[in-house]
Amino acid sequence: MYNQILSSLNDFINNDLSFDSDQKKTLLNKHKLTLTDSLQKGHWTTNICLIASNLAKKKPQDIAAALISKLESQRDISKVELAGPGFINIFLTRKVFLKQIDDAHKNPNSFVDSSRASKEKIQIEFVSANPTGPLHVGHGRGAAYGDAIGRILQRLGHEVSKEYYVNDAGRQIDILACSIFLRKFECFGDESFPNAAYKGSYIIEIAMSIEIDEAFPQSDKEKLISNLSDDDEEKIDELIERIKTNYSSSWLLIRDFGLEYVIKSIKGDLTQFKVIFDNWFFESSLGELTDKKSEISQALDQVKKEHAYEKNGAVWLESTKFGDDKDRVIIREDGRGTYLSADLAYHRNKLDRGFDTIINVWGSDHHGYIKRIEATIEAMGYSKKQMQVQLVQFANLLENGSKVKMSTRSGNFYTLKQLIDDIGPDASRFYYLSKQADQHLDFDIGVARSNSKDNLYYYVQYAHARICSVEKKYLELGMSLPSKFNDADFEGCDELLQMALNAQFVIKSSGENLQPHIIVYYLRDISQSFHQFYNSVNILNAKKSEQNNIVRTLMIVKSVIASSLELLGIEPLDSM
RNA sequence: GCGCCCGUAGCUCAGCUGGAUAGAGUACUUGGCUUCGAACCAAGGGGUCGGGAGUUCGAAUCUCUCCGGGCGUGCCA
Repeated sequence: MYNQILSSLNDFINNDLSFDSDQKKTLLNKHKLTLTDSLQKGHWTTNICLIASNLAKKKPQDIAAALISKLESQRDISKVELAGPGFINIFLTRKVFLKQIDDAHKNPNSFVDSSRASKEKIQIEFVSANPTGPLHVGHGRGAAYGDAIGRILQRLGHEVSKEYYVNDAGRQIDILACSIFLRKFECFGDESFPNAAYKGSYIIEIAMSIEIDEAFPQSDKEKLISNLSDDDEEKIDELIERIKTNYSSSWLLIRDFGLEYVIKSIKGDLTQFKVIFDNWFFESSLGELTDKKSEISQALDQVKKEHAYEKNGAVWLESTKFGDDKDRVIIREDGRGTYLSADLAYHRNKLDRGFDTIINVWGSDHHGYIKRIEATIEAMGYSKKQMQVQLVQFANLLENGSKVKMSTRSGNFYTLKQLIDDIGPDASRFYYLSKQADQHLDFDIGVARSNSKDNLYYYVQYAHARICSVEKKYLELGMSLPSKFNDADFEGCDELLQMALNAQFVIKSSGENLQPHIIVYYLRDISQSFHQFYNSVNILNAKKSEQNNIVRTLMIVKSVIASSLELLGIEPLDSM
């Protein structure tokens, strides 16, 4: 029905209006055909006359008459009304309204505008936490968000690839290896353990599981930790340097072992969270700057040709030419690359893989980095429009209203794994997604754990489980589930069905705006309508003809709830 | 200083690509289970959409300005 009405509207614009071609183009782009929010307004509604009246400087009423009679002549439309400031409300015949629902149930893309649909190859990179320790609850939000976006875009017909960028090169990995080394050989006590090193207990676990042959006498230990700088950062760098030069084989062993260990644990946590990546991209695979043939060298060479200069011994990218606030160093005075240089090469790599769009999901504290990376993309000759950055704000973890303390410095933080073990991956994902990603989220694990009315997650699941329960009862009584609606004139289901129908538009909007929370709110609304409906009808004692339509309605609502939950990576519960 | 985000009911938040009467949950008050799941439902009050100005037939939504809060602004990653 959607495409049918849509083509009538387009036909009206093209053939019946005395507009010039620019006006027609604007009107074709701007008008909307949407499902109404209440059946009092009919089934479908369009703002076409409102937009047209703007363009033509005429009253909407004057434009409406011709459109109304055009639509009214259609067989499947029972009534067309001009309402409010100039909306055209379209009422379908009851038979067609119900058929439309059966059709949508079979084909969940029945309301795709065939003239505008396009399929893209999309890459989405998210989590990408440094492999220096376990994922914490902050990473969970990005994980839930990126994964949901991936599922939604896939549902909309796009080809989606999910990627984790592993920063396995650079200083933070040196610090990881150094921390393990110091623990392994017990170079410091707990009190004197360097501040800049990682102090989490997982470091000790890793240290204990490594076997090393290299001898490490007490005298060496004393030498290693003597005459160190008082500055935390300098101290750790000195330690790294000494270990690297004097114990190179242990160093390499520990570094590789530690890295592998941490990555494995991250993968494990994500698997438990039901987030599966298609690709793990290692920063180290971009190669070294010292190797002229490496990807990173080539990317930098490309940029250096036209958009870089030397100053104070360093190489600067002229990012201001592309809208950045200041120019950025890409090769340091000492010849090492910066974080930006690796990211530059990484983005070149991504864009060369032929994606129409790449989506980067970043923590919102990185928002200052957007302009910079856009500038590098433009400097390499690509369009920054191909990249979209989605920021995810950190989540505040609350326990019944009061903040859960998290101290990263001491290494005692609430890990993602703890959260999943506590309330389960599904409830976690639901709450992570319950608010627009780039805004602060208060996540109360006390509420998420409870089975009270505050717990929106259970409210939604309960709707699904209740329907499953009715269906079961119905089957137990020897009846079979209806495969379509009949023409009983009972209209008690219609409002709920209209809302179920809207799922397609909700999902579309959620995908286009990259905002999964729209689906969460839709789930809340349709669950509420279901619970109301459930309380207002007696299903098993209803008249046979009505019962058919009631049960059919429930089946449809159930399937809508289930498929919406699945887009969020949440498994619908049959009982609870 | 500059840049980005936020300010909607007592509280937590939807609504923001301009449209019909600004919505939920929560809290408070009251009512509904001998039959399908009461983890549910019904009823009630509660708003200068931070202030002001502008654009428009129409602004919570767009523009400007002010106030209040958060974040960012490394030859860190």
